[in-house]
Amino acid sequence: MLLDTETHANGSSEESLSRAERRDIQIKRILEAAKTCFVRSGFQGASMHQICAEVGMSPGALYRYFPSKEAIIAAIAEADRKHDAEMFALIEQAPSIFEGIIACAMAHIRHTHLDGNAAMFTEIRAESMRNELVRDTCLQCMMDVENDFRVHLERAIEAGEIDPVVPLESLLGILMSIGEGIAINDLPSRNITFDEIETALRVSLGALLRPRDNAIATRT
Amino acid sequence: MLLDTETHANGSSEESLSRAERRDIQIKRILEAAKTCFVRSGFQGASMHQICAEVGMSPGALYRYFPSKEAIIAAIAEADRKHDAEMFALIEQAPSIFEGIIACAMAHIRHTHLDGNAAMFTEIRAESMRNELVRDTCLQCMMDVENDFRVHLERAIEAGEIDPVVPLESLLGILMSIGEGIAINDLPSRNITFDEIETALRVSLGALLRPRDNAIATRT
DNA sequence: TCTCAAAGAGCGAACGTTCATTCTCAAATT
DNA sequence: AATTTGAGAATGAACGTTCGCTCTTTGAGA
Repeated sequence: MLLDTETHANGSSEESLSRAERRDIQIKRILEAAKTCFVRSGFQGASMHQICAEVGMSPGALYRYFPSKEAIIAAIAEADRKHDAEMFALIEQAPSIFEGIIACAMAHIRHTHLDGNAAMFTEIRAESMRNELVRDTCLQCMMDVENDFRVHLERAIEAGEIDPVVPLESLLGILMSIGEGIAINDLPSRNITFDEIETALRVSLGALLRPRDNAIATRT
Repeated sequence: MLLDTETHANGSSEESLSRAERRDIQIKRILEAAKTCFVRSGFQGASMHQICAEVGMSPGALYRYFPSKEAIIAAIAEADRKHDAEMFALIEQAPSIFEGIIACAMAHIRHTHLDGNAAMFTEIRAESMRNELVRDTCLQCMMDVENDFRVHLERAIEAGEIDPVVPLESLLGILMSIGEGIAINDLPSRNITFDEIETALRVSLGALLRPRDNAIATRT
């Protein structure tokens, strides 16, 4: 019986992958391992050797996939912020702008609560204060999200659906800040329930936005 | 003409300082220079040689004042958090708990807006996720502040001065998070005025706390 | 008031280590 | 045969820290 070269074999778990597919898998493995290391030691604190050890790969091999440590950092920062941006697209599907904002905020908070996401998030923010590449990535994503929000908020204001207590631009900044503050502090890890957070958000954002029909609180 | 040894001379600008005083001055200079470097490059990114260059001091000299780089980081983190804690003592002097909280939050936001304070703050937070010394310092200060707040809030709740929509512990976490979120995002640098921020805070925290007499907004 | 040993402050070269990255070469895949 | 993938030793730079040294300040005894 001749063993097929895996190119056109089948049945087993990891065969018949094209070069490009194998490459993608390796890249994903590297990014995942790097994230683990970065959460543990920070961008500057984690060494390439540690990342190599975590992937189970030699430096020579790793450098075939990423040209530098900074490239890995940039890739991670970009992936993380892209994920955030996609999450904020939730606002599209909501029945009202108020519900949309609450949904976005809660999704963000739930996601940041997972794994080392709060630490990674904090690290990215800190790095963005000095690393130009990371800063640009963050700024770009933030702008995308804010632009999205701006359009929706503007439309809702004109339609009389909400009547915010501060001008649009200030409102944008404040909404983002509140969401981010609760997210990075990872309140659920301090035994504050998602329900309580949602209640607080509904009440405070409700007061800020003043939606027409006052269906704000889920409970008193 | 004999030049006086500065010990008992006078008239010039920097004379007749005791050893201890000179030492304190040098320590302050080092901390200041280190802060500049840390804001520029992060805790891990800034090297001792860079700090030496910034102070205008050799490594040998610098190590007479601090036994290690981590000791400098710890000193900076502690000073920063202590300053925050002192600021939060503003709550004592306010006419009501609501006004006290608003005053604390605004003071915090104003302070974070100065110099590189937002960057430093972010860096300290990131470092506290992995450096035990920094974590303990942060936790200790946060606990001090929260304990202070807890006492006041509890008293105000029992007196019927406020009627928060969420339980005390959750309220504490949420208030802190909102303040911190606005602070580290440094909204004033994005042309959002202090007045607008204060209005937003009054409205949203007002809705959260529900103070008895509804004198919340400074303006509509 | 003067002298002098002790202590403190500062310098800058040098230490051993670790870093990100590169090089050379072998194995595997096409 | 040609190309891709991988290993792992090697590279030079940079790191935090220490060392041996000089110069200055200090304070007690003469």
